[in-house]
Amino acid sequence: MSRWRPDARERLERAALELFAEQGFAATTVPQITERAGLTTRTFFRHYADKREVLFAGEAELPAMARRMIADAPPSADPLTLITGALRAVADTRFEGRRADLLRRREIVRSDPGLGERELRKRAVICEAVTAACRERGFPAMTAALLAETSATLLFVALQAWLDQDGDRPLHEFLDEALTSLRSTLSVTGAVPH
Amino acid sequence: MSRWRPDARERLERAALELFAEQGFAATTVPQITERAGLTTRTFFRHYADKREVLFAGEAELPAMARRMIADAPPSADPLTLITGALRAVADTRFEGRRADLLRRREIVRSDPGLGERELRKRAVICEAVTAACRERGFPAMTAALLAETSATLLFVALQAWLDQDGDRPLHEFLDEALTSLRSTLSVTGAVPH
DNA sequence: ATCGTGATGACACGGCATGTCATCACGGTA
DNA sequence: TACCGTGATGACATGCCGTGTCATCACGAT
Repeated sequence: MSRWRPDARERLERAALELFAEQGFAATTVPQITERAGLTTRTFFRHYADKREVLFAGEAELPAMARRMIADAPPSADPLTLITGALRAVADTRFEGRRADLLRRREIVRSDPGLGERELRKRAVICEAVTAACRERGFPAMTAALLAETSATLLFVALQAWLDQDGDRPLHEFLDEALTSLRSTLSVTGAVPH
Repeated sequence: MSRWRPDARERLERAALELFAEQGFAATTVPQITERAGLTTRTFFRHYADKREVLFAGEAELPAMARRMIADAPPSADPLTLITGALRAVADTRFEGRRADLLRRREIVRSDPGLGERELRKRAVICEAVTAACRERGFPAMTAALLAETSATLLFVALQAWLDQDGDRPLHEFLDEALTSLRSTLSVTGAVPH
């Protein structure tokens, strides 16, 4: 029998999510979490930089994943096909089929401003990775930044509509709809300034 | 002579900005700020919800301003002219001529992750206001959201380039450049999925 | 059997943020 | 002049947040 049960991190995460569900994120304190997990407060902060990070575990891999996805695309791909392909892949592999979980998570994140800010940083970090990857493909700096930010916008807007829907349409349909809408909005002729 | 000098809020802000510049945001404590301002710690938190808010004073008016700008546009304006006009107005009235100040502020915000997150929330709050205003103009929900997010993207990307430039080109030139770049990127024909 | 490594406990500490009540200036009113 | 309501501030207490530091113990390698 070992001095410590070997799953400290898992116990902390489980205890934290239980308490967040029972009494809300803000009302939950780290001492409460560690008491339920059978650990000390100090140990919590060895595994998570702060209370919010429990809900963002495993996020660190996302920038690298985004980079790889951009870098591995065929060299002939123009910017537009690049982002449509990447967004489609992300939608199918990371979101489709998890709607119920994502709805629950969105509810918790919305309940606390601090969590909302953390979620925004996640988006910003991924955007920076995509921007860097696009520049490595040879895109001009501004094009790369616009491409990354616009991809995030399309995914974000489509995701909200997908979560809010009554029916059961797949996420990629909302993505196509968003892209079509944005393209037509920006394609109005004769409206260029000057 | 009154018991309290009447400019508590201004003294707090001045003391805070001085200390942030002298020793950095993270290294500055609220007690230090209030001591320099000649007030108590408790009084600081009566004026600012937390230490970061000193750098975001006056932000509360931005959503209403954005709403007004959208609502006051001529009813005939299509989405594209709407955002180009609004962005041009924002660029000229709130940014042009303040490049040095904005560079200093960006430096402070970049020095601390917490400040970066707060800045992202500012952008999100304005986006929500613009989305709501666009919906009140009768735009479909998804179009409104895309329009707001894309406007923020254009302004954000142009702003960074404007701040980073060596020369002295006006911000609206970077805005035009960003819009042109985005439109051409999204206008590639034959790249529509399916 | 010994030692290094790594995770955890235990303790201390300062800053953060809030609740509560007393205090004082100011303006209005009689 | 006297009184009173209002609002800002001071003073005090409290609990959580997050980090530094050192001791302790299990485990694996040698």
